[in-house]
Amino acid sequence: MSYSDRRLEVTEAAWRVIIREGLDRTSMRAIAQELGSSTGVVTHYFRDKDELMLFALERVFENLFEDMKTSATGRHGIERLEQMIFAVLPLEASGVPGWKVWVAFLGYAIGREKLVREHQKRYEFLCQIICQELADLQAAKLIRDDIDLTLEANALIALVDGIGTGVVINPQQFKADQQRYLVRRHIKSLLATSNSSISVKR
Amino acid sequence: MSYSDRRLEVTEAAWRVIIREGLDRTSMRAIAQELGSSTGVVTHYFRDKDELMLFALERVFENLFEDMKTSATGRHGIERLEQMIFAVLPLEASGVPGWKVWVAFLGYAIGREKLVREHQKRYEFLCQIICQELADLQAAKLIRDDIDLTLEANALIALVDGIGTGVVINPQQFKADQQRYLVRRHIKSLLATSNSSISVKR
DNA sequence: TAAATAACATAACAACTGTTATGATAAAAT
DNA sequence: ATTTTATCATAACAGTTGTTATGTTATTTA
Repeated sequence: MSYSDRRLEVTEAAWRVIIREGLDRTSMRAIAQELGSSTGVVTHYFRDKDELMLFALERVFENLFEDMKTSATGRHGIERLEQMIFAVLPLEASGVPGWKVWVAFLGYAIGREKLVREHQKRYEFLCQIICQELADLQAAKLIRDDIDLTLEANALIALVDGIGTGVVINPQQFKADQQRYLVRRHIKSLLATSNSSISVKR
Repeated sequence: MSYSDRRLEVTEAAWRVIIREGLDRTSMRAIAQELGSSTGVVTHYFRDKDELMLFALERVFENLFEDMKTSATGRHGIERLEQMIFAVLPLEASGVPGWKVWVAFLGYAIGREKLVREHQKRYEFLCQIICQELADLQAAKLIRDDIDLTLEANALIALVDGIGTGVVINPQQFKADQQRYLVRRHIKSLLATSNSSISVKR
């Protein structure tokens, strides 16, 4: 209860420091200062820095995943998949901080095999989620039946990842409707050929 | 000559440490040790660590860009654009190290506005290159004339970035022919309607 | 040949790092 | 009411960091 809450407060303080100072400059002392307390709090709720970092990464991912689930409920068909993807895109400025932490952790994983495996687990998990959605669409004959589900799920994730990275580096690179347009077009390229059409906005 | 060569040797040693130990653990001493010499060499060829890191990032980008230019020469039309993109993809294992350093620097930029601006410059430069290629294709009526060139260039870069990141995290995620297939399909979605396998509503 | 500079090595510097131990205080449990 | 536990503060630890100064030795240059 109160225990878990405090753990989350520490984690959120860590996020803020990561975004403001950089992941490698996010020291125990910096987190404690951001939290307005001493390092005793940090060391009390986390065995060591590794555990804190792993938990922080875990929370970022779960926040994104929760948003995906929420956007999926009650929807069906192509729109369901679309909304699930839209949920993780940095459509508004409020989505950028999460992406910043995500990109920071991706770079931080280079040279840290343990963290790479953590990322692998999460990408694999995401892939399975999208894969299942694609399989449902395939069963409903809404998308072509000759496509490689795993490949297409990974491709969709790659596009989202690229857009997220682009926005992190340059917030004005992709406007919200441009992000949606690109994802929609990508998904439409999977549609059954009879229905295949791309409406071009001008 | 010999001056510049030595600078590059230091930079390459830095790359190896970055890939093996992580960017934040790439200290002056670690680079010197990787080079088989003392820190005196490193401090002699670089004013400070910032200059070294900036130069290392610069070199990674220029290596990728050189490969792009090489793959473009002598080619024309859609194939030219395709080959330019293929050149920067991690199609073989030999392309992965460069991408690892790239991803490491992307994450390293979070919380470092100066580095973010460096990345912006490079993404903008890449965008202009692709933009020019798309404009040429448009002038030759090989792709539709109603597409937003900047958006499509950024989208192509985002896809490549996503694939590169995916391969860095999981080398088996995208096989070479899958990478090529995804890029080819993305480019085909820009083709003029008469040649396109996808019908376009206007 | 003499002087100047480039190319390194070594060492010391203060600042910062994660970790750990020790206390203090408040809440909970007995 | 007493003991235990949770919560936090403080401080010291050994190790690492970038930077800088001071050497030493080649290589150019004049």
